[in-house]
This record gives sequence, structure tokens and C-alpha cells, in this order.
Amino acid sequence: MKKFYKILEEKIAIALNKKNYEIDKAVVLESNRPDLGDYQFNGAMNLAKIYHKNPLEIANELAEVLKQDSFFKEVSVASPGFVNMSISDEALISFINLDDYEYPQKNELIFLDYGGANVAKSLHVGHLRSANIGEALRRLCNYLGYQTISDTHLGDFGRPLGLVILELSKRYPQWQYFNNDYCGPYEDVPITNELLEEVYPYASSKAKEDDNYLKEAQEMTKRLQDHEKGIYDLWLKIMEVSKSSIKKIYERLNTHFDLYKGESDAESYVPELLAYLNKLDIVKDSEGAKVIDVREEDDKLEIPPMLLIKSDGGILYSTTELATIYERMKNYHPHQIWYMTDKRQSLHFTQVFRAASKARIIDSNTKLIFAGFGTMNGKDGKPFKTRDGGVMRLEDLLNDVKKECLKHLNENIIDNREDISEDIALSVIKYADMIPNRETDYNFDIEKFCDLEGKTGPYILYSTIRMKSLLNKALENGLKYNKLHLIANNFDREILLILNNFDIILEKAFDSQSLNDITEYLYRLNNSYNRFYNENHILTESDELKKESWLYLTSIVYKINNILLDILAIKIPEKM
RNA sequence: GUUCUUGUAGCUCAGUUGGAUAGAGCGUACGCCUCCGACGCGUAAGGCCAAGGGUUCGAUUCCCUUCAAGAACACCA
Repeated sequence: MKKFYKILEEKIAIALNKKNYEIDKAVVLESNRPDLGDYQFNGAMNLAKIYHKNPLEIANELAEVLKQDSFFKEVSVASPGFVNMSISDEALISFINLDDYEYPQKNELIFLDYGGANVAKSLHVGHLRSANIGEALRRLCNYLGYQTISDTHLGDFGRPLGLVILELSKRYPQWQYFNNDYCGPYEDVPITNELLEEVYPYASSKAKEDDNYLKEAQEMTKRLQDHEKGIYDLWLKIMEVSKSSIKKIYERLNTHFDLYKGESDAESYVPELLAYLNKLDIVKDSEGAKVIDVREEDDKLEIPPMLLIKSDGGILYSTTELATIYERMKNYHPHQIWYMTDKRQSLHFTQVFRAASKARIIDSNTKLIFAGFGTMNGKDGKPFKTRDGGVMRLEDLLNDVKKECLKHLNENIIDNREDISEDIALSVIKYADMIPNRETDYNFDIEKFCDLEGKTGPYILYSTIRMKSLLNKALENGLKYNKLHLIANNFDREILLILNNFDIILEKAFDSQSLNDITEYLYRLNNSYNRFYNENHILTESDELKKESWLYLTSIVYKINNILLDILAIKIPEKM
């Protein structure tokens, strides 16, 4: 779509200039008094302060110039200095009939880090937001012309793996992997994803109660990180099993990663990173550990130093994170790196970002952006748990919602009922997940995901499919729709005004790394269209110009729906 | 304890350079299919924007205080 606000804002800036007022950017807003106009300009009040004049006077001067422009149907001024503008139908019509605007390709690479799956642990509902937000942002970046690389950054080399391997060694001491003298090749062992998912929580809770066990796990983690023969080979086997199961779920979530790298990949850059850091003389000893001081003058909260090496020589989360940045800069030279994780990790990323900047691992103009999101809580406001205390697996959630969608599916649809419910379920989950503001915590409620009416994914899908069906019917009847000839009433006019917001919504979403403006916009657009649809009988309309205009309008809304749903990674089924 | 975040309709939540009359979905109560797909559309009820103070033409928004909830605070990830 083309940029409507830009036109409007330029007109105002020029008009003000004519009256000898300078303004950087004339910000125009959609009117919150639709009875007075389509758009409003509030800048006269600010200019009044600068020029020490009455805001009404400035507003009147501006209105006087704008009134001469046939772009506007009406321009009025309200106290203490609001300028209200209505756009002429002719201007709206010629704007919608313009050719599509395409965002030019930019020579700027944005690296997106999201997903955050952990090896040997099943993806649970806590992983949902990261995948949904990250994937949508990746697609948004692409639509706006940026180049992207996405990486799930697997948790694959820390203590959880130490715990799993330790527990396996207790249960299956006879495995050749645990024989120090054995040199391979290894015979097949019965590791399945189910086994791993059972072993990890068991080992994790045991480590909490048993200090000796925890100590053993720490040792095992160290042995793994030291690439000890046997242990490392078993780890490779675990990776293979776990990765394929993770990929399957991400596929169902319509989420794509260019890279499935992880802590273990970054780990190989650690020696290089450490050598580099040592040269800079910013690594200090502290209580036996090695740290980087990242405090800054005006910190209100005391930021603890970033821990680089543990006192036992092992590496930590922050270490691999820093090494990951080092690796990414070296191999890909991104202009920006975006992180989509739970906002509770904010401090951790502050430390790492500061360390990266202090150590000049990033260029001075590289942007590291932490797009933290709210925690998913249960109905009780505490981090979400199922009734038996576990966290709900993502796969179970998908299946449950899918079952619910299948129940609601139109009986007349005979083919592909499974696939269609899968698509609808995806829309339910994604839409519900992306509609709250990114930063607010939200309550996970399975019933919320089973509600298929109102402001939901299926609402948008249903409207879209109905439009498609209408357009197909028109084509079957030999009707063509190439342009908008006229505005018939307030129903189609309102849609045109909403369409004008398209580009600023996308840009706002990009600037704030947040999708709720897009979900909200989709609802608003479709709600407005459905009202229009309800009030006008398009195919039976006798006025041919009206009919073509309405079909054309339908085709535009249909197109926008397709673009935005694709950005949100929601699939549109054929029927529903 | 220190620091940060949050508090908006019965419930779940929108609401940014401070703007006019604070919005939506669900739920509740009424309506709308002989006509393009009713998973749709409409109407109504529902609010001291946590409380108090300040800044100014103007505050849900900025500042201060209080209350309430949550989070983070080096050898976990």
C-alpha cells in the first residue's frame, strides 16, 4: 500500500511554511472526533508556545491555506487550536486506485534470536510467545525490505544436559558411552524423545534435593563442555533425537529458522573470545571467578558484573551469549540483533549487551535490541502449571485447540477436516497470543483458546474466506473489478479511511517490535468490512459502477488480510 | 532490603511525542437470515482510569507520596 499520512503531513508542513512557521514533522492523527473530521492536527498548540502566539490564530492561518486544496472536503478549527480535516471523496478514490507501493529492499541485515528451545526438554506453552512474536517480526522485517536471519539459539550445552547425561549414566551404566576405555563405534541405544522428556524433570528435581547429585551434575556438565570422549558422543546422539522433535513442533507453528544453532556452537568461539578479551584487560578476578565489570555512572540499580568463567573453570549462560554475539558479528555482520525472550531476562541481557559494547565485539552502530515479553501465567497469576504441576506441552495445547476447532467445523465440509482444523487452531493460538501488548504478562487460560467467536483468529479467517468466496462468485458471473468509481455511503468510506492506516501500523509494529497493533488493525478492518457487507448486497446491486466499486474494495481488503495474516504466520484454509 | 514493572467496565485486555465525549472482546439483556457463507451484523446496560497531591490552557498519559500485586538482584538457563 501507498503512504497516505505522508501526503497529508507534507501538505500541512507546506501550508505552515507558507505562513512562516517552521516544523520538523507535522504529526497528523486519525480524528478522535469523527463527527468533526477524518483527521486532526494538534501541532498548532505546540507552535503557539514557540512563537508566543494564540494557538487559535495559528490554526486559523493553517486552515485558511488548506481550504484552498481540493484534497480536503472540509477544514475546521476548534478551540483551543485543533485543526480538523475531512478528505474529499475524490481524493480518497484516486488514492485507493493508485498502484501498489512496494517497500524497497534495504541493505540492512537484522538477526533475530527467538524460539529458545531447550534440548532434551519438550517445548511447552512458555515457548509460545517467543516463537510467535519472533516469527511475525521476521516476516514483518522482510515485508519492509530488510534482510533477516533467524536462529532459535538452542539451549544445548548447559547444566540441563549435564543432568540428563548424569541420570542416563546411573540408569544405563552398561552403555558404551560411559566406558572411558572404549573408542567406538557405538552401538545403538534406545534414546527417544519420550525418554528424554521423562529423564530431565526427574534429574532436575533430584538435584534440588540432593547436593551430591547436583555436584555430580556440575561435574558432568564440565566433562561435556570439555568434549570428553563418550560423553560428547552421547550428547551428539541426544541432540539428533531432540532436534528432530523440536523441528516438528516449529513446523506446526509455521515458524521458520534459518539456523538451528545453539550454545554449543557459540562455545567453540569461547577460547577465541577469551583471548580477545584478555588483550583488552577488562576481565577481572572476583572470588575465584572471572568477570567483566559493566557498571555505568548513572546506574540506579547496581548492575552486578557479568560472570564470564566460574570458579571451577566452567562457562555460563552469559559467556555463551557473549560468544554468540562474537560469532554472529564475525560470520554475518548484522546491523541489528533482536532478542525475543521473557522479560525477566532483562538484566542478563543488559549485562551482556554492555559487555559486548565495552569489549567492542559489536560496532558502534550495531543495535542490540532486547524485546522482552510478559510472562505467561496461570489463572492464579503464577507461572503457568497444569493441574499435576507440570507445564503444558505445546503439542498438547495444539491438539486440544484443534479438537475444539474440529467440533465447530461446518458439517458440509467433507474433505480435509483435519488440515482445516489445524489451520484454524493455529489462527486461534497465534492471534490470541499476539493481541496483548508484548510487555504485559498474560494469563494462560485454555478456555480462552477455545473461544472461537469475537475478536479471534477464526473471525479474521472467516471474513477472509467469505470475501474470497464473494470474489470468486463475481468472477464466475463475468464481473470485473479494476477500480473504485465512487463512494456510496459511510460504510465503504470508513473502510477507505482504515485502509489509509496500513503503512503506519506496520512501521509502528516494526519500531516497537510489537504485533498487537497489527492484530488490532486486522480486527478493525474486518469488523468495518463485515458491517459494510451486512448493509450492502453487493452481487445484486443494480448500479454497475457501485457494484464494481464494492467488489474492488472487497478485493483490496482481501489482499490486506492476506498480507497481514502472512506476516503473523497464520495460514488461511480454503474453507471453514 | 534495593531497583524495576504493573494497577483502566463483572472477566480478559487496548489506549506514546500530554488533546476534545476513555475503547474493544467475552459475559448480560434485546433485535437482524425467502437475498453474496449468521464462526456474521446491530442496540442497550456497565467507569472517581488504585488513592492523594503537583506541573499547565488541558493529565489515564509527566513528577512526588501512599497502598496493592508481580519480577530481577554473579558461580542455574
